Amino acid sequence: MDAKASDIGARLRGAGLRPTRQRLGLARLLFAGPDRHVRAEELSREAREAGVRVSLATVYNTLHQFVDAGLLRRVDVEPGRACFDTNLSRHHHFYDTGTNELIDFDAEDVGITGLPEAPGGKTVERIDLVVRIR
Amino acid sequence: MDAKASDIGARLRGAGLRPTRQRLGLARLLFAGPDRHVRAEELSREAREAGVRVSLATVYNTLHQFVDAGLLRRVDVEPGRACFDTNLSRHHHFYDTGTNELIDFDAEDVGITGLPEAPGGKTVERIDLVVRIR
DNA sequence: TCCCAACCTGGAATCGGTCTAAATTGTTGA
DNA sequence: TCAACAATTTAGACCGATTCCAGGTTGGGA
Repeated sequence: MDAKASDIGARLRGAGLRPTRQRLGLARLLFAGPDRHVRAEELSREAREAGVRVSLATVYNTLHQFVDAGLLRRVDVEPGRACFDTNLSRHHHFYDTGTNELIDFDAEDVGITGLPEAPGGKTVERIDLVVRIR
Repeated sequence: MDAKASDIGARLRGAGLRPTRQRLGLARLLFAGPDRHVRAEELSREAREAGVRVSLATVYNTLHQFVDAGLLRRVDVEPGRACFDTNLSRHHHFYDTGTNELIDFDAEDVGITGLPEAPGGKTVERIDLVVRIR
């Protein structure tokens, strides 16, 4: 835990982000424990409950900075709100359209064939597979 | 065109939707011409320019009704806003993260293997593949 | 320690979208 | 054809999520 915390400090520094009280507190909530999906409002509430004083604006800023720094991945499946995923490994998602729940699954075993070339000479950044379940 | 218009009237009726002036006008904008992606605000502007008097609320209502009626498909890749796709065939999307442009590609040639079972005994509704390009 | 750029903050503003209550309009049955 | 009524439309208020802003705070280098 302590090792992990100082690790985060180092990762923040490496990304050009000062390891401030707020960022460290949010990072602890995000990365201590198993991988998770979280939205801004939810993280804000958790921080409040954990005694980490941080404004909602900062929660949003921090989440975006973490995405830019490669510490988080943003998932867009739900209309009108963003979800952040601490799982950085190659994976895809089940999306339960009834409960709005997101469930990861490993991309290693998944094979995709027959994709056309990216149009306009663009390069492929990422392939997202969303399996909508009910 | 006229044949297509009356066709739309019939399809609306079949879906339990009265073929009102507004719905017919919007349907004409959506379905006359090649397949397209459109957002509500954009369609609202087009309607205004085409002389179809229709409120923004009705544009939203109509788009949702068309989705429910199977005349349109909703695509969620862009954070915070919904996009509607007139292409009803099995297809996937390129998503240009630079321009926010969506480009369809046929799903027929695409093979996906190694997907895990849907968790919790749920059934798969649809599989969406989004190839992010840059 | 001093200093300043980076950071954080509350609150206002924005944005895409939905809701509501009243006015309008297809459609049906006489 | 027309009355009548349910479906539809509408303007504008409202909403939740997110961003913006101007001013106060703070981490960390000199």
